[in-house]
Amino acid sequence: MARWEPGAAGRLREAAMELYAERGYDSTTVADIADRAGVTARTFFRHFADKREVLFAGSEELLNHMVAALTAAPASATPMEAVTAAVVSAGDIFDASRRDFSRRRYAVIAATPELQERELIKMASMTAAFTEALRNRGAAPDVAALAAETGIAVFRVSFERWVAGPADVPIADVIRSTLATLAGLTA
Amino acid sequence: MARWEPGAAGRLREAAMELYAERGYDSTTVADIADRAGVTARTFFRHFADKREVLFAGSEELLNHMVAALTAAPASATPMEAVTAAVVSAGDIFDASRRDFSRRRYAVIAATPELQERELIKMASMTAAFTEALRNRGAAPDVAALAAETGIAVFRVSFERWVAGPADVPIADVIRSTLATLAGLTA
DNA sequence: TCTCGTGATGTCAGTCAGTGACATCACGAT
DNA sequence: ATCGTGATGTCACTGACTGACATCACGAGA
Repeated sequence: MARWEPGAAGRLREAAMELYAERGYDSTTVADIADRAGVTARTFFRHFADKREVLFAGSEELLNHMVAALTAAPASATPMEAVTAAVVSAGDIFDASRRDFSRRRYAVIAATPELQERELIKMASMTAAFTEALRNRGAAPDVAALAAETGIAVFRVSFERWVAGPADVPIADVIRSTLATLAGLTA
Repeated sequence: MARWEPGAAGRLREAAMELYAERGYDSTTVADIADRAGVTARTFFRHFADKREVLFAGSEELLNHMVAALTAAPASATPMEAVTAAVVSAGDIFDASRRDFSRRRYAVIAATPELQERELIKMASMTAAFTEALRNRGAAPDVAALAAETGIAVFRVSFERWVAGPADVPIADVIRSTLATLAGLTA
């Protein structure tokens, strides 16, 4: 028998989501989360930098995936087309099976200013990554920044619509719809 | 003789700025700040919600001022014109005499992720306030959100240019220049 | 099979942010 | 002269987070 069960990080993520949803972020201690996951609080901090980060562990994977899609766009694509490809590729990660988890996670964040702060800085780092990737493709600095900013805004709005809307609509469709609305606004 | 000198909040703000700049945010304790201001740590938390908020005490004043300018714009002004008036009015607050303080404050925030998070949520609340004010003027919801987002983006970029640029340029001029650049981009 | 290094964890002591309850005291009003 | 009030101090406490060190299952190699 193993001294400790494998997958501590995953269990901690699950436990944190459950407890944050059950009693709220403020009323949950790291010790509570660690107990439910069957480890000590010290182990929690070996896997996650702080009490907020446990809800954002997947964000780097999302960022890498989207930046890869942006980089993989054909050289002939305009900055906004490349950004569109990147944002639409989020659908590879946020598929139907993850929608319920995303809903619960979104509700917890929406209820907690501290978590909103962390969410905002993650979005900002995505914007920065998009900007850099676009500049590496040869886009003008100002254009790159503006396209990146717009792309992340579209992602954010689309994500909110996706978790609030019907269950059978893929997020990629929502994103394309949001982009169409944007095009109408600026026309 | 008074038991305590007046202006504790102001002294705490000053002390915090100095210490954050001298040794960095992480290496400064609330007790350090309170000591330099001649009060106890408990008093610090009576004036500011947490260790970050002491650097953002003026942000509500700025928000109120800009929203007032937005609301005061003539009814005939388009959403983007109203937002422009709001953002330009920031020049009433960030005049030449405050530029040096703004520079130091900006440098501290740029060096501290925790403070960047707080900055981002302040910007988000400004965006929300702009959006609401525009909708109250009768703007379509989507248009209001987009104009607000754009206005705050312009403010952010302009503020960075202002603190990095020559000392004798009013921020209102920088803002107008940024808006002109934006108009060129979308043309 | 024995030994040994390694990685993930536990244990413990400590610092510091933040809060609640209660005491203090200068000052202005009555 | 007294009293209420507001800003502060004091104290005890919870909880986030860290550093140092101990433990122990497991796999590689002798």
